[in-house]
Amino acid sequence: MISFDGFVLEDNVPIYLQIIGYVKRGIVAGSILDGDEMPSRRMLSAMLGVNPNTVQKSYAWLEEQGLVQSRTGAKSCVRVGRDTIPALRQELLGHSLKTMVEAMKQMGMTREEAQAAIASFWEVEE
Amino acid sequence: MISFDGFVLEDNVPIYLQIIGYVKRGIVAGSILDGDEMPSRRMLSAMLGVNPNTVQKSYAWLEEQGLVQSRTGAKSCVRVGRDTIPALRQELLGHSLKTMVEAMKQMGMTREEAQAAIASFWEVEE
Amino acid sequence: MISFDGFVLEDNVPIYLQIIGYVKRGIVAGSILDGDEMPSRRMLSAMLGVNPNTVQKSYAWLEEQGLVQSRTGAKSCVRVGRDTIPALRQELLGHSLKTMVEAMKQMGMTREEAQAAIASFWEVEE
Amino acid sequence: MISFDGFVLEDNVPIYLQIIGYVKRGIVAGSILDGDEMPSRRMLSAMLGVNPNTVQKSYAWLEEQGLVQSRTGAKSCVRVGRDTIPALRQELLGHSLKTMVEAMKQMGMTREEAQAAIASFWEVEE
DNA sequence: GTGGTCTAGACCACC
DNA sequence: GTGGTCTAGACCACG
Repeated sequence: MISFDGFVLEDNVPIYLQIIGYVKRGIVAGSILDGDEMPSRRMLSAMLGVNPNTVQKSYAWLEEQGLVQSRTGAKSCVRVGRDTIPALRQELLGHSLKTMVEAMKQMGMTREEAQAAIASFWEVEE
Repeated sequence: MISFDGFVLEDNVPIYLQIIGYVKRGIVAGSILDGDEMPSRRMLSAMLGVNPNTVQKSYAWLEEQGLVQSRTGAKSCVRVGRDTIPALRQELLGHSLKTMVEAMKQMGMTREEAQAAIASFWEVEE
Repeated sequence: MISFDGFVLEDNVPIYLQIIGYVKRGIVAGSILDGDEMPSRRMLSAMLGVNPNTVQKSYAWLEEQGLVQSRTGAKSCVRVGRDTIPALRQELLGHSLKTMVEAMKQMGMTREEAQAAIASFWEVEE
Repeated sequence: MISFDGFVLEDNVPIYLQIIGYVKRGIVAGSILDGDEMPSRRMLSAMLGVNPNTVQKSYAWLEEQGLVQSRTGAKSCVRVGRDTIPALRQELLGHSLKTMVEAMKQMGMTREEAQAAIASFWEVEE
């Protein structure tokens, strides 16, 4: 079952979108595979400390996008098609990386400084 | 007067926070200096295609933080104190870069891939 | 010329409406008569400490209602028709007194208490 | 739950201040007691025919003054401290009654006429 | 259902 | 023209 280890809530972004993003990134990374089981809505809401309705909203959205499949009485499971991963990678990187690069350039950073900043943050976490 | 060239609206983040971020990054970069004039609320709202009230909210917040000073009837202007820039740099990098690094690591990217991605996006813009 | 003695600015009511109300009440009281001259816009704005535009707005509204008449180059003067005073009295009392009575009743005051309160405030001013 | 019976919207005074005034007067009168439940924002906005956000502004202000307490998901309820009522009575009478007396005196009314006017309006409502 | 926030448009007072 | 406030409607998170 998918564990939400390392998931931290961020401000100023709707929680249900953060949950969706976490699943998408896991699929791209290959840590979430086709057929993997999602936690139950109430279990995930307990794990993350958010309201079950908020989790429900994420699941409904993921199902609408065809990324998870829910059957009554059974666990929801992830559906990863053949073209899913490239599409998601494109969507995730294209959007937020572009924004981040834009922001760093506006802050007057050079490419080298940006990469150094990435590197320094990378170390912190390891 | 401060031009908002290169400002593009992003989804799922409050517009007024995006405006605030743009100004902060400009101050850090040195492209926005102490005493510079902000565009009027109306003008900026027209430039960005958003409601004047949304811009007003940004300006009110910036004034509360002491980053701009408004006088009725006159243009609002930027106030940059001695310790402003380091504090802002810390705030801006610490928050969003950490989030981004976290996301890329969760996508299974290595540090080298992340830096390569940064580099590729950097070129696109130049 | 009409003096605005005793005029005090109140909060939470548009200033231009307060100026209009002052003139109306003076007409009802008979202290402002047909043909009386209004102060010039810039003089009144100086007397009250408000912006000339705000005074202008009052004058424009009063003229629209036929209560003052402006001619370019000459002082604006008050026009009081035959039915003006009863209509104004009705308008002024009917509206705000009703509101005040309603408020005092909602505060649990009896008629006698209300009249006593009126009396006490009356004395203060004399 | 607090009913807003007899509440009528007045022109030229901000709606949110009228709502605040209604609650304050009810507390002074004793018709609103410590612990009483406020209507929900949605319900009151429907009752008064105004926008939920306008009601929200009133409630936020009342909470800031410590007169109501809100918890998300639960009804907001009124908090009346020991010294609340005398302070409110002073505030409510001192402000609006003074304004009203001033206006009536400017209209040339005597104290007796004013009290008679109060009396006549009092009867109408009963 | 509850409270809270964000965006939108109109108005007011001022220069 | 400027800054500031009020009202309006939609959305989010929560019980």
